[in-house]
Amino acid sequence: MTTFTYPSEYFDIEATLTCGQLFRYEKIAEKEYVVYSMDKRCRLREDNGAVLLTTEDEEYFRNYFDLAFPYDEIVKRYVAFPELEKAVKHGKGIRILRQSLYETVISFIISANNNIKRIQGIINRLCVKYGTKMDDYYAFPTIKQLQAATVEELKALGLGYRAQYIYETTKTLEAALSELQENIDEEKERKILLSQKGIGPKVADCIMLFGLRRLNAYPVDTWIFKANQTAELNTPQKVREYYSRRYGEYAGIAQQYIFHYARNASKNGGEE
DNA sequence: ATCCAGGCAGATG
DNA sequence: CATCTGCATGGA
Repeated sequence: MTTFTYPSEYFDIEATLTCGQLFRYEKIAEKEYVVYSMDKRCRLREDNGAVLLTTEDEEYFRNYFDLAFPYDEIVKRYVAFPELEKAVKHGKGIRILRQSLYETVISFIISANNNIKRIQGIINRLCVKYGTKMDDYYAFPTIKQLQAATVEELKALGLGYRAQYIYETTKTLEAALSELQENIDEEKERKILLSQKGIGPKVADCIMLFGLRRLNAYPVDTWIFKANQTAELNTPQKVREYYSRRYGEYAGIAQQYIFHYARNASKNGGEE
């Protein structure tokens, strides 16, 4: 077990964990969280301008939290957009994580037409029922473990009509994942993802952004659509097209600022 | 009670 | 190509 630190100016634990890119974390105290990824975990605590990370796999979580990525430059870039200024200042400590592709695929199939609280509950129950028991927590189920699940069992965990999607996709996903590991372009990536049951345009964008490190992807869910919608941009697809071009190479990070701000602002009724 | 949540599949213009 | 409908579940 090792502990290492990182400055908190561009690493806001709470914003990073609660902005909907991952679903396996828990708050254990003020400014203190535990994050789970595949079969690993990491404890995070913010104290006096620094984030303290404690884990048995430092290398994994340095990569996972992408600690070498220059978020100061990203913030500088996007705070210059007038419509983004408030959202960026509010969420400038958000980082986009380098998550497991497989876990991201399963998680975001479950995310469809669902809310974050319930997604977390479902994924936790999946881990407990199918995942390997570690010391005092459960790993995310491997694809083999998940392939053993029946549709009825999955429904019993609250997956609803997504049970069938998970059931079918676990059967086809290994081949798709190995294709995705190859060096292919975005269009092909997207096409492979869309061929999996339960993955449509929005979920594909999330998987590309969070699981495949396509930082230009701009997922449009109901929150983003409400935030970006205008008389001309009156469909999710038009919003996606317009803003992924407007925000460019790191549009997905801008998207996270907007998403987090929209959700947070509606919770607290406006400021900060 | 109706609406909504990080939408998708399938059917129909 | 675009648009429409039905859909599991639980909290507000």
